[in-house]
Amino acid sequence: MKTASEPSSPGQRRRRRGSQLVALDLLEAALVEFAAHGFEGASTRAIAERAGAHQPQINYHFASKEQLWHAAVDHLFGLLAAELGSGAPSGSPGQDPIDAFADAIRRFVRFSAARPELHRIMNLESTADSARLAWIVQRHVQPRFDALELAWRELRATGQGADLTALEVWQLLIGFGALPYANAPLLVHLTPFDPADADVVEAHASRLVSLLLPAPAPGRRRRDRSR
Amino acid sequence: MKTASEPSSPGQRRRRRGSQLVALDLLEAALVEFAAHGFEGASTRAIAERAGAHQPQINYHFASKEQLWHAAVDHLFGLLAAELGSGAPSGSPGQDPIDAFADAIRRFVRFSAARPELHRIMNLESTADSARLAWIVQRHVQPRFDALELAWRELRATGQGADLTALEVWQLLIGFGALPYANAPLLVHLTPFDPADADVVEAHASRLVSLLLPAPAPGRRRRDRSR
DNA sequence: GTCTATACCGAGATAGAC
DNA sequence: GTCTATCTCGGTATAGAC
Repeated sequence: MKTASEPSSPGQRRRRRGSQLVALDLLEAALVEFAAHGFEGASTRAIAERAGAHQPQINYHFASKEQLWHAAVDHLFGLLAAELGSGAPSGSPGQDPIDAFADAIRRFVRFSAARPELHRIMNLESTADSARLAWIVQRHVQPRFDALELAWRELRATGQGADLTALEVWQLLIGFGALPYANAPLLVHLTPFDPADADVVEAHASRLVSLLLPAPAPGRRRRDRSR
Repeated sequence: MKTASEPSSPGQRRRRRGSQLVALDLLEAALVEFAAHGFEGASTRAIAERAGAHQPQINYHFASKEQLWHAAVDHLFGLLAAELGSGAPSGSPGQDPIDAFADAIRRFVRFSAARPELHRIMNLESTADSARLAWIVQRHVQPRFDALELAWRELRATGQGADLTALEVWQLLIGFGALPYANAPLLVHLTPFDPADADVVEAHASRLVSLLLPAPAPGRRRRDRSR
């Protein structure tokens, strides 16, 4: 029924490139599709087409859809680590701890805006327990949470930071700092919100900073951080 | 290959009941499955089995998977309206506006904990624009957002409430108040958090109230609300 | 490594006996 | 209204030429 005369097909926008480049294009395409439609909802055909490749190339470069998902998630958390560093929000030596924390918050918000796929995938996978959720928590989320808990405890020990538990800080970072970008298609319907506007993102990040690190009452501040 | 001797099957736990009851059971089952796996990821077979029905009954009681989804979402937002009222957070006559708002926040958090499906579905559908997203926004989300915006503006006009925009309040309600329950399977991995514990929910709701409605500085308060 | 063709399976929907 | 059987389609994965 399908004739060879149809010139559209995946091959349309395909081009030769190195094998590693194809794999990378597939990873990026997979992130977008998995983030938009979930693991089951995303089709390997759509991923391949978005990458300008053919569907069987997925099984060549990766063994299966499942392994493609693992590789894509590793890639994405690698980008986050490149932005934040792999551990706690520790700034350059000599930097005020509050400033370092505020910087980390801003970098996190910027990353969430630039790569909404991360929190989309996390939300998608967190709706039900599964082997994929257990994998992603153990491999990527738990270490980050532990680092945040440690950093927050140290910050609070100096008497600074809002009166919140580390879990609450985590929830604010994700829920207030990242969720708006994960759910950008909804917000665009609701408001004139433009998640691609850098000024909007910076203002939003500042709001989150002021929620988590309110300016201490004059006299209680340990060190001037606004100079 | 499949013999009639296998006694498992969907028919196993099935029981006779009124036609409307079957439809309701299908709705509730659909909510759980759609919330856990998304629209594409959920299968009508799994929904039917969870409801103790057979898969073709879905097409009998509802015309299609898509219409089942619409009916299930309508049902869910109906439960929310039953909890919150259909409009702005307006309390009983004579009640202090701040108290009414705080009550509404607490009811919203409780509902989100009891029915995490609502925000799971919203997160799932908000990852990409679609006809389903447009439908749910126009029909259910926009009216709620407008009501919140109005109520918040009125509250702020009295000089009360945190220095936040209505959009930021919305984001805190969803991101901080509701997301932890939508993502409960993740949090259970991360922490001893128990979303089914009523005390945990109440404490969490109080935290959100204090974020949005901080106790005014003595002297600025318009009316005593803690008596 | 890349392509076409296809095997195989599970999905939603339908037919028709009861 | 409910059930079994089945149609059709789209999904992942694989075979094998190039």
